[in-house]
Amino acid sequence: MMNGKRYHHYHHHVYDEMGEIKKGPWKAEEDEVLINHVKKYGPRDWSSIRSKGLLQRTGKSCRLRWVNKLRPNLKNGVKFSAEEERIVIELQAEFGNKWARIATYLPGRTDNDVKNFWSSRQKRLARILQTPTTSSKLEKNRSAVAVLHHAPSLEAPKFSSSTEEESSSKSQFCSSSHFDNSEMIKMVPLPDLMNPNLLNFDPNLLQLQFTPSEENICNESQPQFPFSVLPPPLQSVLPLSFESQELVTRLEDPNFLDAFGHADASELGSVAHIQLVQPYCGQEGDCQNGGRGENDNPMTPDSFFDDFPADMFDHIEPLPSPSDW
DNA sequence: AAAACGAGCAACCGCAGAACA
DNA sequence: GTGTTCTGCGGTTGCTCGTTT
Repeated sequence: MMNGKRYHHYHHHVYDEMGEIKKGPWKAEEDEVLINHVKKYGPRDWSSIRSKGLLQRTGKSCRLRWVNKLRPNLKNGVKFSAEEERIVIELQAEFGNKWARIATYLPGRTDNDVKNFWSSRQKRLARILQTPTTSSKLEKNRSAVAVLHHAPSLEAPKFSSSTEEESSSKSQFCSSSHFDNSEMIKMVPLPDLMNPNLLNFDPNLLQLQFTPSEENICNESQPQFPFSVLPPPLQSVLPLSFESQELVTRLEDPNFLDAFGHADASELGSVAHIQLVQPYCGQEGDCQNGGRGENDNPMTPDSFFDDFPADMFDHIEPLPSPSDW
């Protein structure tokens, strides 16, 4: 959709009140000057560009232009791949909004790219969850509903070191203590996502009780999620992506409902009694935030959306009718 | 056909910490 | 030790254009 030339004329060039500092979109000539400066002196001394009279741009502006658009090997105009998306989602969960840090894991991507990607994703997800049921676009999807496909191959990121990066996502899903077979789990009427109307299955299914089997517990090679939150028929027909699985994991978190504090209880359907499994407690003292360890993302409405999978509604196909189950 | 909406993106701003004088 | 400048980061703004109504 976007092509790199789209913004060349989108607002007038602006000067500050002294008439000296130029703002706004860059011209090719300015880029050229900037590139020449970097060739000579390297990517530094940005302020000297202006002091030498080469450009009427602040050092900040010059640096930003270089870092975000002129640096070699940037993936300008290239959409985030599924793998890149997965990495961002995983690292955001681990690091929080440390875009520059996250970008270091994504060759050719800048912190601005990551930030914009995340921002777009947030808006999309917020809309998905907050759109009233009468809204047209989502409603079409809801009535059509819904098999969530696997995202393309979601392997562990190829981090240069296999230290902290490896641990987090795995620990979110894989814990022998996460599912205690002795613990009976009741189905929870989950707002929106798990709304029976949304998934177009018999609401009674939501009231089924069952005990998760060992087969659903994570193995070492592939993160899985607690299928217990899905009605058994859906467990067999809904192969969720990594991200979707993560969401559903979150839906089990007792704090989850707090994130919907404004929601009318009546929206929760007829099953009033809610019994949720405990959040993951991987190691002692690590039960505060679902095993994420240290990060600056306590569970809040926002952080809930943070973890909503980008592809949740991207690949929707008609669900087989319940009689096909 | 036109208006409204939303996605995607570039570039700005303020702030904080590092480096320098 | 202090003040100033530079650099980098995260948040935000506002623009264009495609899509939907």
